[in-house]
Amino acid sequence: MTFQSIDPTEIKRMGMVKHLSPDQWNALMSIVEHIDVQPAGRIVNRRGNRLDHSLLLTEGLIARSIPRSGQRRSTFVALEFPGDFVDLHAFPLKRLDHDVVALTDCKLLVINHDRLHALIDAHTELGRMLWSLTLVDASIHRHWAMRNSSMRGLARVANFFCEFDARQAAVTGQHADIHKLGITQSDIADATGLSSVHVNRVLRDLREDGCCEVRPGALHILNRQKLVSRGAFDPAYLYLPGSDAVL
Amino acid sequence: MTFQSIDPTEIKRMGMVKHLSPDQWNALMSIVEHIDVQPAGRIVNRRGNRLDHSLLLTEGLIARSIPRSGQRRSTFVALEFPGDFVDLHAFPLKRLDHDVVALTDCKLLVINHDRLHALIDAHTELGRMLWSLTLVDASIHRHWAMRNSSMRGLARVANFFCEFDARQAAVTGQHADIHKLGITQSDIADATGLSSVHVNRVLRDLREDGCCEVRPGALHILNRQKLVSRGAFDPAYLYLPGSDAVL
DNA sequence: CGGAGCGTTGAGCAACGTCAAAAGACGTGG
DNA sequence: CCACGTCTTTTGACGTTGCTCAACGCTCCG
Repeated sequence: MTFQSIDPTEIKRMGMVKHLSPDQWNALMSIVEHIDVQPAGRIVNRRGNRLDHSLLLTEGLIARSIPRSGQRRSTFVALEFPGDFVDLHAFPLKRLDHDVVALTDCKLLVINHDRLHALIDAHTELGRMLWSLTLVDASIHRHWAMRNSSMRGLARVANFFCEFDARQAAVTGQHADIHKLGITQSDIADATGLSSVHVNRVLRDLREDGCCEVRPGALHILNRQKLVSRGAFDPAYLYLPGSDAVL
Repeated sequence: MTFQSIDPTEIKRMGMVKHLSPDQWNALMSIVEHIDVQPAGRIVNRRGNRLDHSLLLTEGLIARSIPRSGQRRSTFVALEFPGDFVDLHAFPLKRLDHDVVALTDCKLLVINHDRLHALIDAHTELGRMLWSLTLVDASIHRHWAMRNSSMRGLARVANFFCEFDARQAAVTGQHADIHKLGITQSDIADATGLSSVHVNRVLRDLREDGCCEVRPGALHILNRQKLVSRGAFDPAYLYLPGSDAVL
């Protein structure tokens, strides 16, 4: 763990936490203790450990990961982007059932549970909003279950990229046709429940179809409309700030 | 909707709500307005609808269901047993992203959101416990995503039956080798992401393997240890009351 | 008696996994 | 700068899993 001094007023509200009002955000920042820096590949929290703090991601990409019994690989059940709480579930639950893994180098705000407890008692609406944020996670889990249960390889990967695109846009505030993609084809395989070999073939099909192109380190969206169509993507489940989501 | 008079002191704490203390339970029962009876097959709540109440299941079986785009079938992302809140997520979120479907005839306690809001303001610990209950749902969603992404047909169905068995045991308070199973093979297909034809073949394999037997209307567990082994089942993700779950 | 829904089975095919080999990318140490 | 090891990507070949279509029997219920 690396500790750094932090000026909370410098941290920007982005992504999912834009659901919080500026006042709620400032209140939350007031109890942040320090910034935690984690390198790519590090397991930030291991399943079953008792946690006395939660982490708010400000830079980088994180996966929630469940190890497959008897196999080397694991299955991803969600990706976390800047502006997401990566393990707020551990605040009420105390223990997590899954691992939290840094896919790229990450910066995280550390929020102590006792201080959060006191803060919520004083700001009941903030508490309800944090509850909502964890339920958006649940909605995303449902979507992942649906996607990996009922969509074929090509649609599955296309839908996954659409989610990536939409969430990234929510972080930066604008759509981009090129995303820095700090994940490997093997990561995509873990997220979609396909083998990495099959992911590679699906990526070729998507490229030849003119939807998108994955080069080492970046995802190029060639035709967003086509990609959305191939992946039958509807972003309602993301409850994105600024959409007609009602939180 | 059918309305019935209700004596809250008659309703037993069972299943997941056993996480609530008797005092919390009584407080919750004090704001129940009436009992809602729903027939098998009825869509109790449709996705996107704005809800001003949540439902606590006391009898029957309910599925959370996401329609597949462009297909007749849908995908189940969780089953709800007696003692579960079926749509408490709608309390903070206001709108659900999925349908809630009665698989069998059901009885449900109707809890108004405004009254719940007031109750939680007076009992902050109850609020936190309800938050926890929704996060157990999230944990179950994660498990379903993992199961349907990374397990093969036979293991998938076996694991599903293990969950059914464990949750049913949590409701009745004892393990049973025969479960009334008010669901069809097509329902099992929707829950596991397989085709109903393939489910039928997997059930034959499980029967010939001596694990379990599905007859119309009932699941017979022939060898629980074998079933758990075939499904690589570990119930930790259920955070069952009475286990070492820490809520 | 007839229809509707469910369970069962077979045949053929498409999707996907596994194994293996080789080439490219990248960092490290010499 | 090059040599080396490691990780990733790519491709082929082959086997398996699981889907689709189709037909038929069963049960329940009108």
